[in-house]
Amino acid sequence: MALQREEVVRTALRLLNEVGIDGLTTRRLARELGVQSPALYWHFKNKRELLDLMAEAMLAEALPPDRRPAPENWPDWIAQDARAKRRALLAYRDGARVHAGTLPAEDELPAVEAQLSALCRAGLRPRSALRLLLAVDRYIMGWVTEEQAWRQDADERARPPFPDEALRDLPLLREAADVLRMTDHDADFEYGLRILIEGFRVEEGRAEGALE
Amino acid sequence: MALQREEVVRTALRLLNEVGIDGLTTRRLARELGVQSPALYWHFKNKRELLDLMAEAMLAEALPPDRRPAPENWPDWIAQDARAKRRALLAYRDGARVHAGTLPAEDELPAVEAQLSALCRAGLRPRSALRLLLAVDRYIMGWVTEEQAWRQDADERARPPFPDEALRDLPLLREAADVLRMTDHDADFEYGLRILIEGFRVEEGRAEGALE
DNA sequence: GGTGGAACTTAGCGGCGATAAGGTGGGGTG
DNA sequence: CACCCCACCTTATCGCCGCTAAGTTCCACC
Repeated sequence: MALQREEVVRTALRLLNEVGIDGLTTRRLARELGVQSPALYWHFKNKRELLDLMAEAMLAEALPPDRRPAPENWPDWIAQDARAKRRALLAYRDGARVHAGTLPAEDELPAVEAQLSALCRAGLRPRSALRLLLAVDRYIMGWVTEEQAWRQDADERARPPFPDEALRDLPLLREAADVLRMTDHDADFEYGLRILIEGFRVEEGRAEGALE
Repeated sequence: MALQREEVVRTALRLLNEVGIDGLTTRRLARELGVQSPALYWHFKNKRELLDLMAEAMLAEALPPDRRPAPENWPDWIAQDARAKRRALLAYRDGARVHAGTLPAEDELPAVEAQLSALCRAGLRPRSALRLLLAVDRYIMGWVTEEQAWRQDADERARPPFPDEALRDLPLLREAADVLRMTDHDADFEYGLRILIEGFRVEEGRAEGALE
């Protein structure tokens, strides 16, 4: 039985979790598939294409395929979407770095249009709405990139991130030590997400007020 | 005259702008310095250390060394700081990617403590204040990473990002086309920054209200 | 039964980060 | 003045990388 593109991508994702993006070489992947490394170039024109497909598969796995944006209660919906994206990136080691390398694809545009459409039905203007979506996306990317770098760092050396004695003369940081040390990733992510959306509501409300 | 660490870093940053982070190899850098590549390993224990120093130098160049956080008008101050960081990352090709690889350093903590101190004098609680600082930082990183990836992509192929015909059946995206195509990076960045800070004010105001 | 092409192998290219070991030149000391 | 030390560099090489060229296998189809 010959190799299938999809099987290669699946194996690559599994391997990614074991060795990280820097350890994910074509030779290693080929070995995992019981094949010689140039065989991969029959299925992919280069490594970049493989990584692109991996990123796509990552998101497709974690995002419900039908997720229909809802105009009513749009802030909740945006937040849920953001959480799902973060979960998708976190599901694989170095997920954010894999995703960051991909180029914007035109076939994602209809989904964005649908999101815009819901937001506009809720009374938002398309330019602001898109700006919000982009801001949230970049916040997610920045956040998860940091989160995964942190995790990997904590893994390979068994060092505590910022030891107590480093905070001796820094009382405020000591008080916020759990935030600094990211002991509760989820809550801290949620916080930034919330203020982004909340700020958008204020800004948008102001603009509406100015219009009338 | 022997090479100086500082001279190597300066040359590496200049070279970074010419060839990008993927083209910045030890051999290429050595050639630029009129030296053989293993000579670099006298000055740096490995390439990672060189990149760390480059990231540090990048920020040091663009950030005023004394920038004192001001409690009065803290939202403005945070925004200015964010703009300065973005400018620092944008000043060099792939600046965000260079910076993203660095680990959090303990010697940055006192500066953070000073920022927290100013924010707390303005009435904020240290944990929320740190959360805001982290959220803003990650927004910046995500933003500039995307911005530079976009720029590089636009450079190497001379392709227009999303051509008009791709937006034919997407009226809302067409209306927001300038945001989608990032024709005004600065304003779009500013927008996300503003709603982050604005949302934080709201959130923090709510918490204060709950306390009294 | 011969043919064509999908799917692979073997061999190898140029380039990478990094190490080992040896050279060299100038300043300080006997 | 001779010597040595050592900071700083060179040459040679290692093992790995992404990727290509060219040849092989094997099965479906005429």
